[in-house]
Amino acid sequence: MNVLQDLIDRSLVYQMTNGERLNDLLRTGSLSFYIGFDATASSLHLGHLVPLMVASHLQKAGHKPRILIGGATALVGDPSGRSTERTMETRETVNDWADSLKIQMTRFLDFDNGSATGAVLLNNADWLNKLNYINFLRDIGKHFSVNRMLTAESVKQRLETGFSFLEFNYTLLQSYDFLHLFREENCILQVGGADQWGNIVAGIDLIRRKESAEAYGFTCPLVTTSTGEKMSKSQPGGAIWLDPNLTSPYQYYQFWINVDDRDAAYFMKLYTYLPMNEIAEYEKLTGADTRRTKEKLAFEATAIAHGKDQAEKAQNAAKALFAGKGDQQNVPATDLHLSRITDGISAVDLFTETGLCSSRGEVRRLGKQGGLYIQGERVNAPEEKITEELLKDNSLLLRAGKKRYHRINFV
RNA sequence: GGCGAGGUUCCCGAGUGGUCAAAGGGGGCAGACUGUAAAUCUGUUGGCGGAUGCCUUCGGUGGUUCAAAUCCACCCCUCGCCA
Repeated sequence: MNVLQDLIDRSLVYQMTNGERLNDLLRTGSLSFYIGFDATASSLHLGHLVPLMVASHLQKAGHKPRILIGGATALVGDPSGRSTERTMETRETVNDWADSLKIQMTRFLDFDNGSATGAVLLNNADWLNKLNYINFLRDIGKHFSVNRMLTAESVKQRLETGFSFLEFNYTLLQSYDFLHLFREENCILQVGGADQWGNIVAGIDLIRRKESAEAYGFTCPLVTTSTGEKMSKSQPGGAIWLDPNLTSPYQYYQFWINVDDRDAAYFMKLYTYLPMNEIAEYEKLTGADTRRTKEKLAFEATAIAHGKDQAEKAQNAAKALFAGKGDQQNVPATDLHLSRITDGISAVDLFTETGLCSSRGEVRRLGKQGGLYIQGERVNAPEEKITEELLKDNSLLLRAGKKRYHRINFV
C-alpha cells in the first residue's frame, strides 16, 4: 500500500516537496512528522478536519504524528484579524484549550505512548518562549532573505492590506519549530494547510542550511464547498464544532446530510476512511440517489468525530423526523415541568426556551412567514397558549422552518 | 514623527443635524418548488412590547444642541505617501 498515493487520490494533497523521495521514505520506513494547530479556541472545527484526517492516515500507515499546538503564537495573538483588538490569551487559557483539543483529537489519532507510532502533543511555547532575541537573530534570522520572503505568495497578499513585523516573523518562528523538531525528535516531514506552504518550505530551507539535511513537506488543499464557502467557520447557522457541547452529534450529522450534491462523494474522500473503490460506487449515484451517498457520508463522519453510537442515534433521529420511521427517542429534546403547560405556555415561549429561535421577535417573524410547527401543524398565532390536548405521550415536537426540530418532554 | 484617507448594523458599502434601527448588495432565515440537494421566484433580516412606545447599535470618551451615525475636543486603531 502506498499512503502518499492514497492521500493524493483522496484529494488530500495540494503541494509537496520532492514527492518521489518522500514517497520512498513513506513506503519503506516509519517516519516522524508534524502538523501545527493554533490554539485559538477551546474546540476544533470543520476547518481543522482535513489536516487531522491526513495525520490519521499517515499514522495508520505506520508513521508517528506530532501535533504541535501553537501555544507561543497564540500567546502573541494572531494579527490577521480585522479592526477588532486582538485578545491576548493567558497562558492558562491556552493550556486549557490545548488540553481540550487533544481530547477531541483522540477520536482521530491514537495517543498511546506505549506505541511506537503513538501521537505526541507538543507546545511550541516550551522552546519559543526561551529564545533570546539577539541570539535568535544571529542564529536564525541571518538565514532568511527578506527579498525572498517578499516574493512569497502569502506575503504578497498581506502586502496589499498591510501587516506588522510580528506577523512577518511567523515564518521564522515556524521554521524554527521545524528545525527544533528535526533536531530533537527526528521529525523530517511537516504537513499543513495550503496557506502554510511558504512557512513549510522556509523551514525545509532552514534545516538544509543549519543541518545540511533534507526535510520534506506537503500541504492539504483549502477545502471549499461547491458554492465557494470555506469549510471553516462560516457555515449556515454558524461554525460546526467538534465539541459536542457546541455542535451536537445530531447537528453534526445534519450538516453532512445537507451538503451540496456536488460535494457528497468528494467529502467522502476527504472526511471518511471508506476505501476508494467503495467511494467510486457512490460516485455513480445521481439525482435523488445522491442522498444515499450523503447518508453514508453523514454516518461515517459522525462516527469518526463522535463515535459510532452517537452516529446511530443521530441517524435514527433523522429517520424518525424526515422519513417517518422509528421513534423520536433520539431527537434533540428538552425537559419541562408539566405545570408549565397546565399553567399555560405560548409557542413564543416554547420556541425561545428550546433555542430553536433566539428571540421572541424571531418567533413572531417565523410565525408570520408560516415557519412554525407544533406536532406537524402550522402555528398561526404563536402568542396563544398551547393546550394539553396537543400532547402526545407527554411530549411535543416543535419545528422551525423546514428542518430544525426539537422535542419537549413534559415531566 | 509629518501629511492625507478612513473606522457604520453578520460582511461589503451608502448616509454629513431631525423624515435613521440606518439605502443597496452579499450572506442568513422563511415560504413556494424539490430529494433534509441545487437553481429560481417571493418575503424577511437589532431587542422588548398590545402598541404611531421604550431600550441597544454607527471605533472610544467627553461636549454643543430641544435633537447627533452626522457638529466640536481629546484619544485608540487601520491604510497610503513622506521621514
